[in-house]
Amino acid sequence: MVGIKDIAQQAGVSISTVSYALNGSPKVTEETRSRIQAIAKELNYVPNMAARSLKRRQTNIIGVYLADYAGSFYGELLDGIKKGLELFGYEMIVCSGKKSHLFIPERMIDGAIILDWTFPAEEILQYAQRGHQIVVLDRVMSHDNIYQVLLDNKGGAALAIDQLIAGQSEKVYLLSGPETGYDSYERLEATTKELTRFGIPFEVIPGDFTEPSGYQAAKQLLANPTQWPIDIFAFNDEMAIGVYKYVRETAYQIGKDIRIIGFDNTELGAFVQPRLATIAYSKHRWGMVAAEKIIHAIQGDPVEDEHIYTTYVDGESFI
Amino acid sequence: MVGIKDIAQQAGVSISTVSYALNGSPKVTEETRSRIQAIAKELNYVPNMAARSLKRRQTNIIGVYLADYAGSFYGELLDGIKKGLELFGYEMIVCSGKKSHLFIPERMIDGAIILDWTFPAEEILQYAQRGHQIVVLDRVMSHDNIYQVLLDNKGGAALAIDQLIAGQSEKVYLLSGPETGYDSYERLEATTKELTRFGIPFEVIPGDFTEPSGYQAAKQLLANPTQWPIDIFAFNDEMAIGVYKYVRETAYQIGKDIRIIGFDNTELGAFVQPRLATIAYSKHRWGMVAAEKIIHAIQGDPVEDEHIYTTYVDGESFI
DNA sequence: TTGTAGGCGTTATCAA
DNA sequence: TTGATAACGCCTACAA
Repeated sequence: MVGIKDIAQQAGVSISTVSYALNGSPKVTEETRSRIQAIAKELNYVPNMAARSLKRRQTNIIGVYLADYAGSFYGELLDGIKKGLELFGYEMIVCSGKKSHLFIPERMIDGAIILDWTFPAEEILQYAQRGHQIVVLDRVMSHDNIYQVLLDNKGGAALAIDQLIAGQSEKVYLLSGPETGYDSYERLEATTKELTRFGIPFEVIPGDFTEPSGYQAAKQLLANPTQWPIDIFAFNDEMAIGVYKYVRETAYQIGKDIRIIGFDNTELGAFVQPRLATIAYSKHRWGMVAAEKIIHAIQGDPVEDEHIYTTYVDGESFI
Repeated sequence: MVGIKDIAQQAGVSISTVSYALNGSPKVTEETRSRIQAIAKELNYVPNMAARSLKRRQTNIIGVYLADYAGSFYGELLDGIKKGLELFGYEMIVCSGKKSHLFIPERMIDGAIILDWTFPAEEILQYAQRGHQIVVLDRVMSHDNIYQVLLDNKGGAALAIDQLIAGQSEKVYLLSGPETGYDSYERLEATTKELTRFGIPFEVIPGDFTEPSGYQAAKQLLANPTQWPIDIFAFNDEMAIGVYKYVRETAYQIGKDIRIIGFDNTELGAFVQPRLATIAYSKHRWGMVAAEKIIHAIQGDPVEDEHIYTTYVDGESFI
């Protein structure tokens, strides 16, 4: 392995001069710098990351934690984060699973962005307590080293309710997500509040954000229907797709017998027929903002929590 | 930051004793070991990764390189890799983008698994030349430090052709992928060979593995159709979905006027109606095998290239 | 069984 | 402008 020592030897200078030259310090002649850089290139020198970060006490890498790697959902988000980090000269690595959490205290990464309901809050808190900077995208936590970039779930829920009202809905079935989840909780709260305000009856059907739970919910709803159309607000697109799947097995029609609005604006929702009406937001922007926050946090700049706003996307699944 | 030094002080022993105790060396009493471990836990000690890997000259991390993070395609594959690596006590990080390539020569990772047509072959070769171990999933390369785990594209193509023959196809339109890609190339080669052998006429329509290119191809094909049904073998599901999209805008029907077989067995293909007939393979197994290969390569064990076999998945899009 | 000390490859502080 | 040298935190002969 070729190190600065080898370059120094080759160039007939000391290792410190090499280090200065390679790191753009103004303490060396322009001439020796270029000479040294030439030699470095010739020898295919690449600095050893372990040695460098041991000394510098930082890696310039941000870790993004996800519950799993599935779903087209993450694509845009990760893209946004990566783009955002690039602006600050940081690299991104994507991790999943309990063991990779150690990257944080091990100082393998300079900061973490978390969108992983699997990641225990206490553990996050513990790392924050040790002085590590963390941005969470899926929960609210109060700590000096933790910041949040959250979806405006309440706004999104209100948009959906607006549509239901405009559609003269007489009763709304709420296909909810996991009880413990922040997003699901907020959507449920805002929805019930809004529906109550407008005096529209509703019923909550517990789901868990997965397609099968949507399927089951539809099965249950269509077992003994009372009135038509059946209006559903699914708290995410995936469950809405589950509803589609079940309805397909019957003679009923989405958009006519069953009207449904989703949340997330996933690719699949845009593809199915009739197109799924849903609540959208920019996943790309979400990632960019998260990246910006974590870097500012690391650099000690003032950071404020931020929200990602939502819009309504029309679809023939409703009206 | 708490290091072994602090533990040593607290325990009243030397740092080497601490190191031995923590690393399970048989050179310390069982009693001192447990005492030291207790203190380490109490102080929330976590080893500094940079220091450790500087000394050990390895990180126990494998990097997986992807062209992008999009698509449900990667989910299962990454899951397989992660599971596979876990068996050997290795961690996985997922990377994308030119700058992250540096992780390899920087020795930030012990090995790389590459499924990224964006990653230049010469660069891979260069890293292999420096002694880094690499497993490629999307090309053939000949080097002592490079191994490949590839899809059995030829087998898959043959399976599709079998179906076309059984379906009495009189002419087959081949919706091909990017010319430079290994997978696309092999599928094309095997397909043309097989079709020629059976004397079935065919025509190649150049695509690029993206949905829009499938859409365009369908548009072109349906502009002045000559005979029915039109039989298509799309070299991946994504393009097949593009065909679906266009056909939807017409009065024609998939499975009747247009018969089509895809490749990859993606989630979307399983969802569309009529279900897309396609060539499947275990992405999970692909990942597991890749993980196994890279670890064996690192450990200096003998490694043989391997293939991932394919099966035919029935769908109403064909017959 | 435990302690001492040198080294992993870089960076950064002082002298020269 | 350059060079010697001490860290950074951990591991590991070798010595005690």
